[in-house]
Amino acid sequence: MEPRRIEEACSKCKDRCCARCFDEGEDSIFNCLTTEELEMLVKEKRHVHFNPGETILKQNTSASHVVCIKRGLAKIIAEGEGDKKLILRLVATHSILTGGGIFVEEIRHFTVQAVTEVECCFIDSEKIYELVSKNSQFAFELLKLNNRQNIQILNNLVGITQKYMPGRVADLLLYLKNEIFLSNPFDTRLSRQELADMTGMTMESFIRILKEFKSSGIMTVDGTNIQILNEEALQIISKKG
Amino acid sequence: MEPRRIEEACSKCKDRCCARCFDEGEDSIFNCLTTEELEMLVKEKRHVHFNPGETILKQNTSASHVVCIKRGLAKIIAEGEGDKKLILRLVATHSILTGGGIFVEEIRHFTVQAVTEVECCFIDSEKIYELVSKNSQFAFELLKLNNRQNIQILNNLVGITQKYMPGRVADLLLYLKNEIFLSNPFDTRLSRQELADMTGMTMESFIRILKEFKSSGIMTVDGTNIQILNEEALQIISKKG
DNA sequence: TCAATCAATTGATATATATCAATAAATATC
DNA sequence: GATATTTATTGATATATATCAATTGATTGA
Repeated sequence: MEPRRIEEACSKCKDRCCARCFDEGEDSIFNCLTTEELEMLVKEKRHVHFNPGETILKQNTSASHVVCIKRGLAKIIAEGEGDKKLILRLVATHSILTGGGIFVEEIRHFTVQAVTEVECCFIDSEKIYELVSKNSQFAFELLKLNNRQNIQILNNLVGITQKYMPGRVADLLLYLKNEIFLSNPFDTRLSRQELADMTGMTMESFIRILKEFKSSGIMTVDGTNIQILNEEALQIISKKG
Repeated sequence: MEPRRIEEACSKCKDRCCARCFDEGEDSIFNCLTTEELEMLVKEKRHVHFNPGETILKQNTSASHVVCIKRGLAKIIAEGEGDKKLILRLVATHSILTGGGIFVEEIRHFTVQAVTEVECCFIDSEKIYELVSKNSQFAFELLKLNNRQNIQILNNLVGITQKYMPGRVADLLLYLKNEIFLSNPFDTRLSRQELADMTGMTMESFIRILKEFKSSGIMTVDGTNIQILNEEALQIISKKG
């Protein structure tokens, strides 16, 4: 079920902030849209605020909307049998979530949950379909986005199946630093359990690897705050598996 | 490196067999093309024959072509560090391989290798780009295809990370029967090593699970020939993990 | 401020799976 | 048809990782 608040009017956006927002992101897939197309896209969208921990999209519900993250950090979770879960990746400001199931089946194949406070916009999937048929460049951009996600999941799959725990933790740390937070002491805001869920291992096992890394002087940890001291070491550990 | 034979003229196709072939597959992404578009697509394509074991596409080469399998069976391999490999899925007659990296980076992210004799066609990626911009329905179909692959890899990832070996073998057997061979006693033509590589486990471990399944009367194995006797049991094993 | 709750850490142990080595079966080679 | 070579199978063992239980530390709430 979609969160109820989706139906609230988008009061905050009367100033067209979203149009600008969508326009801004350097590599946004919306860059190629004409002003009219952008207007059309943005017209009936809903602006929604989520608190940390709240579910933004739920796996197995219908993929009727596309979500754009305006501000904040969210995690993408694949829920398995039982309460097993795997965090696929994080999404930060200016990310677009097509839902992994839009265009096909119309069913979401993962859950998205807020890590920090999240401001985002819900756009009707129909609008996306419309843009695909009107603007071939947009279709192209969407294909690119799709492909990138594909490759990311693929790399994840290969990593998790072929590497030992230290290699997987190294990959995670490099990912967090270089692809999500883009700074060196960075605050993940993620619990150990959540970090473990990104590597497909137990919290206890994850903590043990972290401990090893700390005592080898590769990194520093203070709560959810992480600083990487020796990135080359992590690269090597990642390679070796 | 692309196989040399790519450059051979497409002598076998003077009768437009491929146009028909592309047209035939019930859910082919080429169904939506006009006759002219199909002609354009097919005009300079290369028809290539591969023997079992030959490499059709190689990971990390440039994704300059899209491949359509006309006849035969091939395996898609993600190559990791060392000589570790993971077989992602099989592709049979009428499959289209966009390469996981077309539209982005232009680098192939997996290797494709012939299992049986394979007849296929190489089409210049440029033609695909051209069609995307000309025919929005085609773009749509491509997005669908992409999404389906995405979901498949995702399910794979979740299965391999969250299930024990019996569950993974059960999944593999169900996949082979219901999605690839579509018949019950079926001949995989795959070695034990290859089957194991589809589940991310060792050949020895795979054989042991197979033995269990045989002695529980769930299935019958003779060489590469498999017959499933109790599909419900496999479903249950798959669910339980 | 003190319990009370929850997250993080550590230790001891169990177990799923990999590894190594040996044999058997199948396939290829001459 | 007999030998060589690969592939499949089985067994014994090692090890990576999970599980369970206990402890510590941090946060919350009255």
